[in-house]
Amino acid sequence: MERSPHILIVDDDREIRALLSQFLGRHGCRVSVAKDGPEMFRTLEAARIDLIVLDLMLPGEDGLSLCRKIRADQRLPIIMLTAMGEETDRIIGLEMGADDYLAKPFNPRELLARIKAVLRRGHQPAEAERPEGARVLEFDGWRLDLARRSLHSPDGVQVQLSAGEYDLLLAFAERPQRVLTRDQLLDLARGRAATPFDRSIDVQVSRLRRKIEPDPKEPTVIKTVRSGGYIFTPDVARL
Amino acid sequence: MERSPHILIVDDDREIRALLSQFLGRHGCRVSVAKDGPEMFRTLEAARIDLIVLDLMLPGEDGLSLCRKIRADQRLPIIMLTAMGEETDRIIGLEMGADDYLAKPFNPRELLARIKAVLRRGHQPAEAERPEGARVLEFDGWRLDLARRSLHSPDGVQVQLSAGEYDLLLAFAERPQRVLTRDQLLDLARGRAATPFDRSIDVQVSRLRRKIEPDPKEPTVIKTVRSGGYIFTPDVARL
DNA sequence: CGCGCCCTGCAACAGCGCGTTACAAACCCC
DNA sequence: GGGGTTTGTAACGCGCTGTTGCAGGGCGCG
Repeated sequence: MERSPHILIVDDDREIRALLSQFLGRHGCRVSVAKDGPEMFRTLEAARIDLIVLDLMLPGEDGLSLCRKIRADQRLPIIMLTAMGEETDRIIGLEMGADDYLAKPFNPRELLARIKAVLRRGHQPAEAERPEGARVLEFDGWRLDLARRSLHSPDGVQVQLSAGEYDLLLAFAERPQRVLTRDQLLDLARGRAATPFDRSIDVQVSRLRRKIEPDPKEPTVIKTVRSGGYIFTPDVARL
Repeated sequence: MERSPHILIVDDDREIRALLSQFLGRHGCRVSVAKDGPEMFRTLEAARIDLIVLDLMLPGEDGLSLCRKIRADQRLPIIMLTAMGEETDRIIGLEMGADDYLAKPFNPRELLARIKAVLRRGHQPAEAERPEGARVLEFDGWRLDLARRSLHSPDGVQVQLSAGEYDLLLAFAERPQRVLTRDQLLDLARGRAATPFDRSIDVQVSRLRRKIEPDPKEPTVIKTVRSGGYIFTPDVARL
């Protein structure tokens, strides 16, 4: 890690802010602090933050809500601070999209360790930031143009895809040869969780097959894995 | 059918093994235990483990070393248990490639929470993982294509396998010339434990034989081992 | 060698996961 | 706000899969 990481501490307790700021500063981090959501967003605007340490309990909007808001428009590592208690695991198990969490009271050294671990784990290039990743994905002669969100068949004609079909196909093509559950697909392509008897992915897969399978009755590109999900079988070249 | 995660606990303290095994079992996990490295590797061979909880301090080879060995040939989520101490962060900061760690003593609920979090995070194919690993298994002229989940007979025609038949055949082909119990097969192919009078493997073997045995009346590929299980006899080449 | 127990193979059946279609709700672009 | 398009939901039918029961056969034991 050459450039020293810039950490943003979000906590309403002035003492904690001071303590962590000092401790992390002494260990090679640049540190900013914020006492609530608005202040946090102002800092995010102004600085290039590498990681946020976010308290769960905050005046006004709570940490969980802020966490989702941040994630909505950028992929930024977040470590949550939670009050120790019975609900800890429930919170985690639920949905907080944080990269890690830590129960108070904690040892600052442990926080530092987790910060390093999360940073080392590294930004999985999350969609938006991929200035020169693949612009086109090719499979079985098909070409999926990420810039234009368009699809061309092996013989060169453009196939019209709806927004949802494109998103779903992209989710598949970026993860070829892996079984993807309906939950994962729903998350990847729609950004939402499943409702109790959610069949929307099934239907959307069916519609997509109609457009890209040689024989939709006998799918070879997107195969069904019973009680598992679906798998995108072709090799994908990133151009 | 929701596939329940299979957790392997590696710790030399019998009491911890018992405690965790019981606790995780009560919370919807299937659990295996091992007291040291050799035992761990034996279990990894025999079962389809989803996540390892690995103690740092072990007799013989220590956890860190084991962790690296595991990572050398497969991507498998690992949570390390460390003795609380000043070195915690140093260890983390250093190189242990674990997905998470937990300092002893800890609350089992927290371990469960972290297990769920790591599993949910899902094997994000950690960069280096993809290229390796066999793409095709060949035996007796048959070809099992792992990417496409398809099977081709010696004369080249594709044989339709149901999802369950494929999973079962894969479990066999990855462990040729070893007697596999019904319990093991159920774990490997279905990710579940046996019910009291479970005969589903027998039936599925029968269905599979119908498709791949030259003479299903006289099986040569998948042989029955009376009161033992089944054994997959051909040599398997990994291409 | 014959009897009986237990293990296994397999047909028949039932439950349910999934593909598909039809339709309604939501969205979108003037 | 209205037409067309897209997306989610409900419903139906098919085929996969676990269960059950029975028949056949191995193996121990007398």
